[in-house]
Amino acid sequence: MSAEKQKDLELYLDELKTIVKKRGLKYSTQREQILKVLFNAKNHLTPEEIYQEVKKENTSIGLATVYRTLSFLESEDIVSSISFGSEGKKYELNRGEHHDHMICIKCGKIIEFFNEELERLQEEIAKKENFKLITHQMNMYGICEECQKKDQ
Amino acid sequence: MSAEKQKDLELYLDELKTIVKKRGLKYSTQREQILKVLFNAKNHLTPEEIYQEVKKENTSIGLATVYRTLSFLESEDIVSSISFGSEGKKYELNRGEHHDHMICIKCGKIIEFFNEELERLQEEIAKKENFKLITHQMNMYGICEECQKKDQ
DNA sequence: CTCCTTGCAAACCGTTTGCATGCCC
DNA sequence: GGGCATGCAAACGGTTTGCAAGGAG
Repeated sequence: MSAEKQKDLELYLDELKTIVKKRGLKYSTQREQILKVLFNAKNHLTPEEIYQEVKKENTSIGLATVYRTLSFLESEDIVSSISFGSEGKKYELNRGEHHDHMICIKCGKIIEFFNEELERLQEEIAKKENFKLITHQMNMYGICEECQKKDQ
Repeated sequence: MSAEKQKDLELYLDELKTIVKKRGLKYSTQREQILKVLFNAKNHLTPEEIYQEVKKENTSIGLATVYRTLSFLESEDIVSSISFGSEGKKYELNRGEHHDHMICIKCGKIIEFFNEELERLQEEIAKKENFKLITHQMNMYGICEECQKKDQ
């Protein structure tokens, strides 16, 4: 792990410590481990996947703890979730800028993207309806480049 | 019910008959009743709500039938579903143009909107990633005009 | 020492499935 | 009459909850 990445992780852990203290709650190994897993994740993870990952170094963790921690982290805006139809939710660590997702319906791959104009357009649409926009979720479903090639 | 509305419903029922025939399936009272409920709905309905509604004139319908019918109608592109976080899915009849949704997190109201530029922008974003766009779902969460007034 | 957090198991809830029966064509 | 559709109940999968035990402050 690079020194740079290490430092980022520290920042997240510090943020967690601060928030936990501010809320009069406690800093636990489990919360730290779950946050670490999310930090190291290359893609979006389901609660079950996070559970399995944490289990590698803490065999006694319970699935319920993962769910409880994810709800907490999401309410504190440390992580975000995207939900796919009935296939449940996936979580990711909030790193800076908001972004949206393209989801490949063949292989399940998730491509993240950020588009300035899209953000602006939403504000504009909301304003038209006097709707106070808080957050949004834009999911584009289709077939990714690789899967298109495979099909041919 | 106005004559005009009546005529529209007939068109939907005819469409259902045609599709059902084309697939070698059967036209049943239940399918017709579920489609009618969706046609008459003022807002998006959950499977449970549809079930309760149909039950008013057909007490023996089963929830499973509603689910099976909704899957079928959705696969045939007669209805669409939107999914909200963990709160499940809601269904609506496809009437012409595609549209997106603003969802009030206070009262649950759903405001539909269609924005030409948004559609175009998506195509553009997908093209950049060589992603073959099939469908999308854009949900904007916030507070509707009425709920904003209430809060003051 | 206190209260929050945890692990476990049971409960929950929306959705799906197997099966015998019913109904459309 | 044959095969799809239905109703019912059971199964399912993800998520939540009650509770007693454990751990942080």
